[in-house]
Amino acid sequence: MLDMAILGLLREGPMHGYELRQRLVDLGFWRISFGSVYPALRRLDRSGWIEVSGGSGRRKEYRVTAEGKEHFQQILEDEASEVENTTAFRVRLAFFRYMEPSVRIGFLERRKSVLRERIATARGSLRKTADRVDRYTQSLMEHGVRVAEADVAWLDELIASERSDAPRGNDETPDEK
Amino acid sequence: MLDMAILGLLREGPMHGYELRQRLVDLGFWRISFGSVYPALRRLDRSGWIEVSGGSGRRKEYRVTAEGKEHFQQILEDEASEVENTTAFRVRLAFFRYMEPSVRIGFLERRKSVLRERIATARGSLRKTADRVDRYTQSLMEHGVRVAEADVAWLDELIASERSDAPRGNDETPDEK
DNA sequence: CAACCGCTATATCGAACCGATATAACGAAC
DNA sequence: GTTCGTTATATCGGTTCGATATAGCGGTTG
Repeated sequence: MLDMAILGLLREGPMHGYELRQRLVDLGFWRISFGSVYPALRRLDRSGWIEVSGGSGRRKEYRVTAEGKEHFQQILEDEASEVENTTAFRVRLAFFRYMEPSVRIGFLERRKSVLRERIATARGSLRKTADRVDRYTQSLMEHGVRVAEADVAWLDELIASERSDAPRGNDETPDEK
Repeated sequence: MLDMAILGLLREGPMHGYELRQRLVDLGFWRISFGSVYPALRRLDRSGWIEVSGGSGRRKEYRVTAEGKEHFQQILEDEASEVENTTAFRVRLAFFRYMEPSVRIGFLERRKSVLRERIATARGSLRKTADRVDRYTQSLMEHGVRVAEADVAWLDELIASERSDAPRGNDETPDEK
């Protein structure tokens, strides 16, 4: 999750921890803390996925290695990985440009079906508990359903524009290695 | 956060851990795990805010104590507490019935101003990075702004209905201590 | 009826993450 | 020239997550 976000940002060029965290916050994913960033950088280094330059002291530069790029691609495109977690999905979407169109559509569709299920469940739970629950909780659940529906509509737009870009599966990437 | 949610649910009657977690999931706050629930119950017990009946083995019943109710009220109404965290705000809203109307409006207004700020920031960041950022990230940010605006509109509804219930500030609670 | 399956229920473990805090060097203002 | 805000790295305790273990209970099916 954090690992993916960091590796993805470092793919665009080397950065130091503070800057990395700032970019993470700016993208509006979640309000990540230094207590997560620095341990994450250390463990990415231990795993050999990033390299550090500019020894102990101030301003260390982190740069992704070849193995790091490979690992990033793996965790990014892993179909089994969570599409249920909103944050995880959004991070993935921010790195969609590194996926092939067909893989992109797969993620969008899976996310859509998760949201559909969630809407159905929420609707059912609303009908069941309509009288037992106070108006605030009810309003909260109704609003939740509306937002989820807006999410689905947005996903539909993304899927549509994805399909219109590459009508026939993946003939967008003819010269793959 | 979890503590507040648990105490709030236990206010409605004694429950065991599994049921508690199920209610938490049903309310759609977040997909809470047992690895959070049971440690939370133990620490609430250690603090004297809940009581356990039905010794070691299966099916323990938890019940909130008098001090627990008092503590719940304190953390629920604490104005300094986070209105920035979406989950925390939603949990609080689910227990709005335990707040006085004026306190409720305060929370709604603070939440609204947080969202307004966030919208302004996101808009600024959209303008600044419109060309540097790919279309997925851009769509993500735009969608985020739309959702936040829908949230603000929803908060406005809640505030309006709150004020129409108690038109003149806080003359609903004339016999305050 | 016993063997099996799925659900209820409690519990723990390691890893990840958060929020607060410490530290320090830098640049700008006053 | 000292005070202040920003950049920057780092750690600490506590909370939460996800996975997993364990076991009793109720139903069903061969």
